[in-house]
Amino acid sequence: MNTTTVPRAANPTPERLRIGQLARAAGVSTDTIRYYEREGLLPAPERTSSGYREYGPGTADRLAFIQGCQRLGLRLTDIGDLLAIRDTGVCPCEPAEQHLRRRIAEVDAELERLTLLRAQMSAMVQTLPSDDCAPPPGSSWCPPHAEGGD
Amino acid sequence: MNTTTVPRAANPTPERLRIGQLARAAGVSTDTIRYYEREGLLPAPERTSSGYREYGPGTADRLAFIQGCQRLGLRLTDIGDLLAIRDTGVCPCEPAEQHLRRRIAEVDAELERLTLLRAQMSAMVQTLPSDDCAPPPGSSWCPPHAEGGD
DNA sequence: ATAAACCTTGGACCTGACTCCAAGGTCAAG
DNA sequence: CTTGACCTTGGAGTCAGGTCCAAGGTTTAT
Repeated sequence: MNTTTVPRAANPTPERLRIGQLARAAGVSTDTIRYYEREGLLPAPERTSSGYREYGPGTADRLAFIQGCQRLGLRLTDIGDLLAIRDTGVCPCEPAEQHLRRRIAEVDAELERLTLLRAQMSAMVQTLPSDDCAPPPGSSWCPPHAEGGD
Repeated sequence: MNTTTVPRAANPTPERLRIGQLARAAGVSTDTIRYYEREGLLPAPERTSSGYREYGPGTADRLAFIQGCQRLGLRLTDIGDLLAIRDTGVCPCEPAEQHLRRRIAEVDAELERLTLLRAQMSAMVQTLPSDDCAPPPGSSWCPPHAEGGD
């Protein structure tokens, strides 16, 4: 049974998706897709005569790209930059590399911070369960002192 | 009415701070202090006859405690729990330890995630600056594939 | 006396990335 | 024809942790 009515054309390009199908394919919500469109991360797709969005097969790829960048910790605005570059066909390496290097530096800083934090917390959790824990009134028991510099 | 002014002379408890002084002492904004009060992290302080907030010396300590907890990555609601416990004089070690252990687990997870991420980004940034960078149309160049499981 | 600095309140606004909703239009099936 | 799934829009709400503001009252210094 060939499908009776694909609205307009038969199917020269069978992979025209509606928003819900795209959403399922990409693992995001339709709201998210419309949100990305509003934010400029997805171009406004073609519409059927009744106004439904129709996406080409490349869109799932684009969404996967967005999700990949998100996994790298990039914000949507940065991802938008990258997408714009990708769209214009300009060599994306330079800007991408800059984004990436900046982000690596951020990750390094965060790693350092968290490592220190973990050490402090470990120390705290070891000093905590003394049998008599008398909270000295008016003084902080737990938090680390920021005296030495932070 | 004693000599028309300056209540700060002849004070039994000299360390009654107004909100601005407390803010400066603690390194936060007056808005933040009022916000903490609204959120229940700081008790409503006494007021002067004209309505100004007057804080005792322990309040700076309390703010330092909050900041310490924040540095540990606790959210204000959790900090509020801890403060409530501290205020009631109940031994805070058990709940604090739970908070802390939970948070340590989170930090560990985040460390692992970031470490992996950093490796991926490093790899990416090394493969990027090939002299010919031709972005294959319709395919993602940069982001890591999520195929195998994530 | 007057200016500067401080305080009060309530409420609006900010970032980031969505999520939810209502009211209504469209489409394929039974 | 009716049901139900799907789609449209605009707008509001969410979470966290605040920040900013205006209009007005209070203190302190000169």
